[in-house]
Amino acid sequence: MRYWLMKSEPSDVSVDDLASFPNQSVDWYGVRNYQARNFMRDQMRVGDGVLFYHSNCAEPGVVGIAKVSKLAYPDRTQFIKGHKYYDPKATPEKPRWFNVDVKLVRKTRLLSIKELRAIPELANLRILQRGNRLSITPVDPRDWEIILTKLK
DNA sequence: GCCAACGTTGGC
DNA sequence: GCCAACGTTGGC
Repeated sequence: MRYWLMKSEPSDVSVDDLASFPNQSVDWYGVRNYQARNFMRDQMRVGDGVLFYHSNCAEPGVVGIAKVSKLAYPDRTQFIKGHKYYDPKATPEKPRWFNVDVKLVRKTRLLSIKELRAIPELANLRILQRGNRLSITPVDPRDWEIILTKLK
């Protein structure tokens, strides 16, 4: 069992959007970065813990606990011509992009990036590293526990 | 295979 | 809107 932090822009899919979706789950389409893809395709398993994070917005931070609810499978949007995430080099026989499904466990209060930075024990959290841009990053089990404690 | 140019991310 | 940091692209 692993733990992850997954960024979503609330203008795209917010935690409230997720809460309103059928089964409170979403296919994590649109990842077009190989490292992030590999995390989903090669390492994520059903039941893995996910910190749902709002990025590129007024109040960035963790806003929910979620979990992986479906193993990785080809991202449907790569095949849709004209779609924002269309990839002409991908074919159904040779898909290039994959996504898992993520299901909300519960909304939490906003644990802001500012607050995260103020916790010395979380100094190694990937999201806090300088220049970090990866939309999906592994979270150390100890960091997960610390963060969950802060969200109680 | 190098690397400059370019595009994107995302906090501030 | 700024801009540092990073990933990708494509000419050579």
